[in-house]
Amino acid sequence: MTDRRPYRRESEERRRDDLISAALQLVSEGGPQAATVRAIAQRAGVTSGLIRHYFSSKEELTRAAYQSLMDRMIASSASVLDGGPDDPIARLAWFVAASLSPPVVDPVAVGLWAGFLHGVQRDTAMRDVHIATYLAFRDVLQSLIEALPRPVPSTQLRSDAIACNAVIDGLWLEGSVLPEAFATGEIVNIGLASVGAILKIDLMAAMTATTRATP
Amino acid sequence: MTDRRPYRRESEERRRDDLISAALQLVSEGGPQAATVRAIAQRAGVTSGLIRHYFSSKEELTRAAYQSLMDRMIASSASVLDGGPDDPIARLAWFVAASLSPPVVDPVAVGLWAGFLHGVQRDTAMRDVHIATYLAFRDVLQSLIEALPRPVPSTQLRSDAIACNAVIDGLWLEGSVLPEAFATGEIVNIGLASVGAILKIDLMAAMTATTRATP
DNA sequence: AGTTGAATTATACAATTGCATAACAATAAG
DNA sequence: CTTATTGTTATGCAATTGTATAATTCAACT
Repeated sequence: MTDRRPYRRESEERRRDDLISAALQLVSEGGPQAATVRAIAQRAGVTSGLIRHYFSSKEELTRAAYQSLMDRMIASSASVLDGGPDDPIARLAWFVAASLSPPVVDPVAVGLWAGFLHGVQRDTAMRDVHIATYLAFRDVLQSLIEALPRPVPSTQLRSDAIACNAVIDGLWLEGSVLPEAFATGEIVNIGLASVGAILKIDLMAAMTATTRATP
Repeated sequence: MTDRRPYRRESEERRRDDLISAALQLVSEGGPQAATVRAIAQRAGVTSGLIRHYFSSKEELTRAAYQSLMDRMIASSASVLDGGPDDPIARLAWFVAASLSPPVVDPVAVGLWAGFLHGVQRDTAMRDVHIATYLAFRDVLQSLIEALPRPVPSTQLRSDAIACNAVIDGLWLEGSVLPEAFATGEIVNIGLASVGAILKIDLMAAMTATTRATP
């Protein structure tokens, strides 16, 4: 009878975060089907009943987990620029290189992203989060492009941003899913060359100059 | 007692195809978790026991379904070029445009692709299929690039193919997941412009000329 | 026609699922 | 030191899961 597991009371924020992190871990490891209520609870170090105390349903926990994941991705993408150079060209090169290197390029991340895609296509709330995240990324890129001293008139700012974003996305995807298919630094170099070609700017030179300056 | 459902015997090929198609339909509609043994059987018009008669496990059916999906995608991509123009530049433009238009760009297709990604990362057989498919796509692109009359030496054939493939993949992804975020033809135009910029060739001109020639 | 092989259905089963509810115990307030 | 609040565990339940096995009935072959 009296053999219940001892426990500590934690703040709502802490518990929600733990449950969300556990859910994300499980989705990344075993896909959406691995993130069962019981597995999430066990991973978070609680019993399954507690989930219903913080989330009205598993679906809501899933939504919260996706929201949290997207928040982290946006934050990590924005933080990349904090330590970066000031020169507009070098700054863009820096951003592209960081977006195509670990920890952004990561099998776990792409697994998570894929694991939530069906929810994104089906659930309105998740779809809104996805749209907002996509636009946030693209806006960062567009700002960087806008700041460039361009040899050509920047009448197609939107198109350029979409194009560069697509290159980065495609390379991110392929580099994350098939890391062994590319040599070290190959993805970054191709990204710099491609974005540079699209924008008609030499990003490679800017990048090597910057990395040489800040080792 | 004697109230069993009447049935017809079918060829092994037919039954396997039906089961695979049913599984793909369900994954596209509701994600991997929707493709249960019973749902697949019902969709294929048989009872669930039959699945084990044609596949040793659900995992094997999943593998077969993924294999089939990739085969179809490769075939549909290759068939695009059949009716295309002969001029190398126009031919590449044609291929890019087709790869960024329906039915290649399709929410269902990207949902399916994502639904299998975890299997690809975990199951060796599925991973091999994925690698082969990725390389097949890239090789088609590389052949098209190789045939171009290039203003610059094509010393970086591999890099160019990876880059162009990434642009197409990224645009395919974004256009499929967020169709409403782009104007009609916008994705195609950006794809043509980007691939053209990377390869330093005017694909837009080639495309408009071709479409004008073959309406 | 009758017989046989196997494709197909039907049923069963243990394990797992999300969710609901009740019992408890940790912690803050009195 | 009590008391009350509620965070947390424990237990239960109906539905669903993949798989195994037995029971049938279709269809080909003589």
